[in-house]
Amino acid sequence: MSTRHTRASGPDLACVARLLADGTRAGFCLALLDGRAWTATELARHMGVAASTATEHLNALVSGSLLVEERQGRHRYVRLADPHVAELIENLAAMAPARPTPPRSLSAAGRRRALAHARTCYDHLAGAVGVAISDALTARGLLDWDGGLRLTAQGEAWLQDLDIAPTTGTRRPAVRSCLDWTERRPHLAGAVGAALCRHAFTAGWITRIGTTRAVTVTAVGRQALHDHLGLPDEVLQQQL
Amino acid sequence: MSTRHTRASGPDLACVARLLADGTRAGFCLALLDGRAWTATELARHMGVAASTATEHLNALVSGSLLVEERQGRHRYVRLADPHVAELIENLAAMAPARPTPPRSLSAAGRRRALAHARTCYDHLAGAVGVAISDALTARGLLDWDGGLRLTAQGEAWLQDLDIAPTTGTRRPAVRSCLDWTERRPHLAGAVGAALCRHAFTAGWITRIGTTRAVTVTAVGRQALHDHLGLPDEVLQQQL
DNA sequence: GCGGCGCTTCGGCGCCCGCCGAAGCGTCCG
DNA sequence: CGGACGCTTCGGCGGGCGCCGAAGCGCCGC
Repeated sequence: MSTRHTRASGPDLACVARLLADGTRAGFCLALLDGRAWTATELARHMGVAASTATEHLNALVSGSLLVEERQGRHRYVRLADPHVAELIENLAAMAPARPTPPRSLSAAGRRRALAHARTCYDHLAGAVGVAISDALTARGLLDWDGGLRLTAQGEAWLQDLDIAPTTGTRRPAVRSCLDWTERRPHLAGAVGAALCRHAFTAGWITRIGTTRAVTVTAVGRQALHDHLGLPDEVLQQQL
Repeated sequence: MSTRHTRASGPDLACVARLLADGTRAGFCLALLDGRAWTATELARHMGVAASTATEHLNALVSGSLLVEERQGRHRYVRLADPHVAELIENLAAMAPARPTPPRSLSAAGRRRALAHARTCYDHLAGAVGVAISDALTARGLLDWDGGLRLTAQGEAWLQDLDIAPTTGTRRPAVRSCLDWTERRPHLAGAVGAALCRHAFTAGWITRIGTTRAVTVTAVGRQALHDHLGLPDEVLQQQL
């Protein structure tokens, strides 16, 4: 095979990048950014390719250990291997140009608007609502962006008040900045971002729209976010 | 052309990933991780391809805004567009499998050993020495890894004592973890990592070996790193 | 046990893209 | 001013890879 250009050795960047260099595989990964496990056929339908094609792509992604799989009966479930992979994909997405052609159909446009409003980004919140929450946290002195993102002492106290305990013990950063591809602005990710999102689900602040990544802020959520962060209803309700 | 699979829209991940999905282009980026500007022919020779091929690759990388170029007379200098790109490449490299075939020739092996010992990684220090410094900083309570990397109050004081002032005002994280592809262990990057590396150069602690990314720790440097961090000579001198 | 369904394997097709060498252009230097 | 040098453009070649449909396999439910 190609023993050609191995002049300069080092990590084999290309073989990882190649996995994401195909539109269909990239679409799979973007879909899996919702943090859930999808079946092979779901992904195939999602991207409009044959089942056999999807199988080949999934084989590649799994053997490249970007995805992990779990077999259940006649189903093959896959999900992102770990938060590092999600982070990598987010970074790549942030660097990518916004796609020139906005969706054509009316339903696609509505779906996109819902996503732009509020959605999960792997395990934290993104979209207009995600950014608004990050901004509010910053304005109230709970987050500090100067010289790198940092959770302030008040921020830690605020989390404790709400009984939100980020998973610790791992090397995962407590707070991390994630660039939003709709808002083009950074918002809160990392262990704290994930814990906050988890809390929002369990406390009924937000609910998923169907089985998509899009979420809506419930009445309870609007009240809570107003009380705890002073967020007005306008930014929490999707404009129709 | 291919209006085929645009079923699910979003950021065009694939077009960025494709830039890094080629061995030669990836090699260029890895070389440029030294943070310096290279000419087109230097890169071509480095990867063993024709000048015309290098031109085409550089056009792609520049128009994809991973690289920026600067024309000087008959030379075309390119470098990584910004620290975000460097970070992306580092993340990708950390995820990539170590290349199965270690370099064959004797000189290549020596070069690799020098790199494994101490080198620059874009703008901070990596290799055994880089990891040792990070470990020493941690052991002395200047860095805290629990629940995400953080510079402690003692850490800030330590920097001030040494007159090291990280560039601030930018959104760049002060401290960031970077996974080393030789040591397979995280070490210090980010604005503080860069400032520390800059200081090491200007204070004469380290010098470049020729024009490569590899560096050696000088006698002055060994003394300073022993005084300030308690690092023993053994880890600072390359074993021959 | 039989049909349906999800997934996989395999051939084959076609396009994309990375490579080169030859020729040409602009810059620098003697 | 002429030659060397760095870079670019272009045509052409070859291999890799993403796609499909047909056939096959295994699990499930009736």
